[in-house]
Amino acid sequence: MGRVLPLSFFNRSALTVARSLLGKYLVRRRNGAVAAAVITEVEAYVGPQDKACHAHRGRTARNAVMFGPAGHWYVYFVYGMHWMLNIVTGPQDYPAAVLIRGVGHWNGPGKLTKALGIDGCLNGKMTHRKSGLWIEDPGCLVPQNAMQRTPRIGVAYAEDWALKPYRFVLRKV
DNA sequence: ACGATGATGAAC
DNA sequence: TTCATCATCGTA
Repeated sequence: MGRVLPLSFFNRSALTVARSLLGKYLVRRRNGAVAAAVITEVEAYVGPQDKACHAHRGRTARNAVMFGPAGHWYVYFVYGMHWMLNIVTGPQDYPAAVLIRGVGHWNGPGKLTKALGIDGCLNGKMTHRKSGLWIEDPGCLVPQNAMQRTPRIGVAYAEDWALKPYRFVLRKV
């Protein structure tokens, strides 16, 4: 297996972290079994000024984790049935995160959390082996031409922020 | 195109 | 305490 990404990896801008996460391995351990899948699709939610970011209207009980240190999981429930998996980025007190939308052959943020057994229990936990969910660097490079940027999905309400190209997709080269 | 399904946040 | 909304998905 690869190197476990340290917290410093996440203490950068959400856009930089998002880009850098493509091609890394999301690793899940539960009941002693370990599963790993390549991260293929992510979105950056860049801060309080971002109208699509949950922190845009300030701190609440739900988004509190985004205001904490980088490298912690922000997991929330939406549409009455799906868990969304995010990783907090940037400095303490600056609310930003990256949504992990696709890994391996599971495309869609709700499907991947269901497949890997991820729910609110992981909210606020750190990304390291002990939490049962972490990210590893396999060491191979992702060619630039395999990365695609598009607007984010499902944020049409965000006005001028809806069209910003903050979604990164890894496509087969 | 639409309904499932329930937490969230803002208004009252 | 209501009520519209929601970083989605399966079925049609």
